Amino acid sequence: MSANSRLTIAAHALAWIGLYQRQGHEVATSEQIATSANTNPVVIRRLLGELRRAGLVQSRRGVGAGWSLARELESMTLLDVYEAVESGPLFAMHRTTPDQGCVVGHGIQPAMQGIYEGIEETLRHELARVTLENVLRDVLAAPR
Amino acid sequence: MSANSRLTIAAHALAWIGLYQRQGHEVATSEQIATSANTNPVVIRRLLGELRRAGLVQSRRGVGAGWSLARELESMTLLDVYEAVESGPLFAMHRTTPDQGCVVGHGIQPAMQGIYEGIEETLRHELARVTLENVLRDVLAAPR
DNA sequence: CGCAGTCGTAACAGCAAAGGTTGCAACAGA
DNA sequence: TCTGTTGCAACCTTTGCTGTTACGACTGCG
Repeated sequence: MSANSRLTIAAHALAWIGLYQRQGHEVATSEQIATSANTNPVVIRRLLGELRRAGLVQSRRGVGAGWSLARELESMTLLDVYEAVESGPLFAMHRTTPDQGCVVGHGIQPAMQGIYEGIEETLRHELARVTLENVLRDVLAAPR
Repeated sequence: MSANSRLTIAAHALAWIGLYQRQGHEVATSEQIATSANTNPVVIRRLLGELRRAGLVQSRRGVGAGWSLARELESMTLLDVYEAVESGPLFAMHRTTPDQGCVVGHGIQPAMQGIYEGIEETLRHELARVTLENVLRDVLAAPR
């Protein structure tokens, strides 16, 4: 499906900021998060920018700048993160319009549309069941 | 997410073959299906080849060649089709290993792995609820 | 006021996957 | 033998993700 890692990295960043704040720090830098996720700070800033637009994090500029949570981890779900960083449907329709003169070509898109909507609704429901607090707890529960 | 249309096109092809056979024809050609789906016959042959490997369709070669269903549409689900034409997980992990010296970097992958597995199981369950017979019925039910 | 550290963002390259296209060998029925 | 179709390789284009560099904007501090 050519899956991407945006949801994973975003969850990683949020868990990292949340834990860091619980350790008494005010803000986390994209540099620190990028080191933990083993990627480039710009990648982190881009993703966190999308999370900020969704109201999940805040950023400060200038010296001592960085990122902080805009809400508690308990109140954020993977659905919030998913909707912030992923766009578009899970399954795509035909790239070109099917033959409308054919019974199947005519009816296939509404049929699949209805089916896909139900499936995506279920997916959203599942994502909404997991909070970032759950994620952080699972992270800390990993055997070392 | 950069969704693709493979599941849609595969369902289209199966519905087309199923309907065509009910109209009394033995086999359908990739040319006919491609016309209905408004794409290239090779694209259809590639997809149907994967469905054949999964035991959903058969092909005949030579003159009068073409494709036919290997089972009834009632016995095929979207999960069968999905597993035949899609590979890999819905959500990807980090492209590079996160910093194992960091608590979050160390625990994030097992944590997300567990969460993603549950979600994908739910997705498979949803896909398994829809048969290709359901799809064809929905297709034929579309207002013209 | 200027310095320093960090964000914000544009620009570009590399890579992978999907989809489209062409070409041709293999096959099998007439 | 001829013909229509599959099987499949090869190649191209497009798209999206990821990584990287570069640099302006911002702001606390000395």
